[in-house]
Amino acid sequence: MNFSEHKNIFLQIRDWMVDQILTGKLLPGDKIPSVRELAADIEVNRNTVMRSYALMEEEGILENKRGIGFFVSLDAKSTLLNIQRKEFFTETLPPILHQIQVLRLDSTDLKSLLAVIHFNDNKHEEEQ
Amino acid sequence: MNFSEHKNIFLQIRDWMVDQILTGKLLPGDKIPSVRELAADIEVNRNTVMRSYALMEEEGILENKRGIGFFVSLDAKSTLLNIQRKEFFTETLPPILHQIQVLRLDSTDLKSLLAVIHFNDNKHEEEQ
DNA sequence: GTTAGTGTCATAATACACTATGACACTAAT
DNA sequence: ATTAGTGTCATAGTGTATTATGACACTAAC
Repeated sequence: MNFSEHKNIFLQIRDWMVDQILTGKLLPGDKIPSVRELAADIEVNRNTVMRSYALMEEEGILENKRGIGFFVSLDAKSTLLNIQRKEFFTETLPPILHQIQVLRLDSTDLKSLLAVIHFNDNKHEEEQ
Repeated sequence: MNFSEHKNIFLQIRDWMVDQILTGKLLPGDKIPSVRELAADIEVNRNTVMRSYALMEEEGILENKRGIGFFVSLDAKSTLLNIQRKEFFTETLPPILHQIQVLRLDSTDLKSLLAVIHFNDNKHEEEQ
């Protein structure tokens, strides 16, 4: 894992795990790496991983079976969609809008962004 | 100023100052608040403001006259446009694209975003 | 029951951002 | 020259994320 200097490690671990769940690489009910195992893998302290897992348990996206390990909770995906969407609209998007305005970025600059949005539009049409 | 928990204060001070310059609230050549004055205003230590000013001086957006104070450098705006645009495309945008993809956000969800982009499109047309 | 694998808790050490404060050099105004 | 306002540097203290380690309770497998 590549850690950014500017964000706490235990939060970056959560972000990474959340992404694994939302992209379907981790499925509801799956056992996730043990605290010690993940800590060794990404070369971080046990306590740091523990803090991350405890946070996700509090958020209801992980469940803990004593003596066995942590598992992705059954409703993790819908719970996460709610949490992440809310955070996106209240925390992430506003400063981005402001940046785009200040930097005067137009359709040409942001064609990759527009492409992703319209790709999602089509996906939703297909699902109907 | 409202400080976020998750980002260093001296960086947030820079962000705020950068925004003042890019939005034209601070003009090239303007004297900015003294280290002590700003520190008192936003209730932060002198050294923290100093660190922020020193960073911006290094970036070439502030200039220092000994015994007098800090001033917005004459080419601050174009320098900043380069720095901030580059950072936006390399650091900010990629994770946003990924989030939009994962959260399946479409044109309806992001109509405010599209509005800002198209507003900039029109601005550019008018300038020709 | 022994062993190996889980999570959990407690303690101490390190690193760094931020604070608090004092002292000094420079500049402008009187 | 004195004063007040600048930036600058040094020192020490605080809070917190992270590390390093050890010890303990629980579970599964043998």
